[in-house]
Amino acid sequence: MKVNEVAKLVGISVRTLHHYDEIGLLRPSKNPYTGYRTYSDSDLTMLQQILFFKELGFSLKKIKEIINSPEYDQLEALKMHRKMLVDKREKFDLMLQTVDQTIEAKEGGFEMSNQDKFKGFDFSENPYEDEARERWGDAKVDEAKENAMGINDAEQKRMNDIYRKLAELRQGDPKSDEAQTAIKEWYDFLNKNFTTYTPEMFQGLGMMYVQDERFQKNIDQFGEGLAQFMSEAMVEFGERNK
Amino acid sequence: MKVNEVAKLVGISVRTLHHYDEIGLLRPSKNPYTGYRTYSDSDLTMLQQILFFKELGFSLKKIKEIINSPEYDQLEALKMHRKMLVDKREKFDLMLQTVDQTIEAKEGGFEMSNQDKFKGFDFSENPYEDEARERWGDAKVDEAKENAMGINDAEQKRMNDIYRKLAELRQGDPKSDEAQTAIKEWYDFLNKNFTTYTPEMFQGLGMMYVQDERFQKNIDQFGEGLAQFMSEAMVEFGERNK
DNA sequence: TATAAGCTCTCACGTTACGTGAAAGTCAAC
DNA sequence: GTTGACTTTCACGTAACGTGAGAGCTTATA
Repeated sequence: MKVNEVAKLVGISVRTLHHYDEIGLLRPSKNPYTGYRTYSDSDLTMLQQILFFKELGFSLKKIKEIINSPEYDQLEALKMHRKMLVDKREKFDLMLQTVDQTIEAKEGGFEMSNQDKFKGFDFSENPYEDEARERWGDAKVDEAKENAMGINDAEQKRMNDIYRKLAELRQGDPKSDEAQTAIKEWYDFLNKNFTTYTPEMFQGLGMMYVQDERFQKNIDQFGEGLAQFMSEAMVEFGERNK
Repeated sequence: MKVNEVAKLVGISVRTLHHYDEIGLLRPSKNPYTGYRTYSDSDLTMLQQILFFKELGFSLKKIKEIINSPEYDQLEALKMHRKMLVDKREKFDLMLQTVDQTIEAKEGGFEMSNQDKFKGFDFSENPYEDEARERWGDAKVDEAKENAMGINDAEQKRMNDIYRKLAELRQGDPKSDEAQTAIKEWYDFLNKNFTTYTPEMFQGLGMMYVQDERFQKNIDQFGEGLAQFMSEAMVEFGERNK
């Protein structure tokens, strides 16, 4: 297939296909005399995969790393895509609820809390990248580990996003599966960026969150009562993972 | 609220808020002595609206135009957001079907057509921009109207997207509501970019699509039988709109 | 066989939406 | 008064293309 035919079939521009060729993401065969590109069926299958990852927020650089990984398996990737699309659809459902609540508030002439205004909004770092990395492993981590509390902005943002997610759950049960899943992200984050935390240490840290007022104050910025909630969730997490 | 507090509440960066201030999209009040920004509750409501539009693919420039329009109404915008979120969720559903079909094809060891591989993929120009423009009107059109067939790339892309959407429907009934809705986009496109088409002229054009082999060949690039399908849809559209 | 329209190529500048780091000022707790 | 955290502006960098130019290739037509 010629470049214009592919562009029309898929609904992307010729420039996009050229760009993907330039960066080595999708390399069609070329007529050596004229330089014209020809896309095979397997090129198109690969393009489908690329566009799935792109739709899920991966950068082209990441996509290239993933699909060039020796462990990369298309079937497994498709299954992961499926899961991620379901997740994204749920995220839209949550956004829909926020829109509905905002409409109700406006029509009813009352105010929403600022926190509720942004429920379901999620501009965090692509949450699927960690999962993709686990599957098609990255020998090196993208962000160099830094000294305690000297983490860079990207890590700071990741941290903030974990806090925000926990803040959204804090009205619920800290022992719920949802809360335990979210607090595990915090556990993983700490292990990745700082020292190795045992479940016991994690419990201890959790207790400090409510005992030390500075910790409590910092964390409660993300939502009143979040420190208490996290503390209980971390204690429970420790119990379950000893 | 301070800039860092807003950033954490919403899950965006301080740099993003600075950028929005710089471009005049979201202008919080400022302490005249220190230059510090303070975000009010209505600033946060506006930020919510901005992020809704952004989630739906609008550029910051467009968002600025929309929210600064004298006719802009937040309640109406929220209702439109709701509709668009539902549309996007349906698009995810279609993508899910494509993923499922791709998985099935791989596990069953058979091939999907190239066309089916990209069903549900939609990288068209933001389809909601026209709707937003209709509501909060743009005195000038972004793309200058050009002479027949001398349209620019953006219009060419819009045209291609309409064709692709119709191609996806061409196995069905050209008289179905879905088909009629899609062919109306084509009708609107022609009226916007070329001359004023009456429903009768539109029917005549449709007939030409199958009578003139060059037309048929061009259109069928997007899918075999598309010219015939469009022709029938256009005739029906004309009948309904005389 | 020449011509013309459409398509292809590469090149290179432009755009958008921030990220990132530096340098300097402000704030609030100790 | 000091210090750490936060704020400001500035400016260069990045990613992912869009866009137009100039030149070559392809295919249909006269």
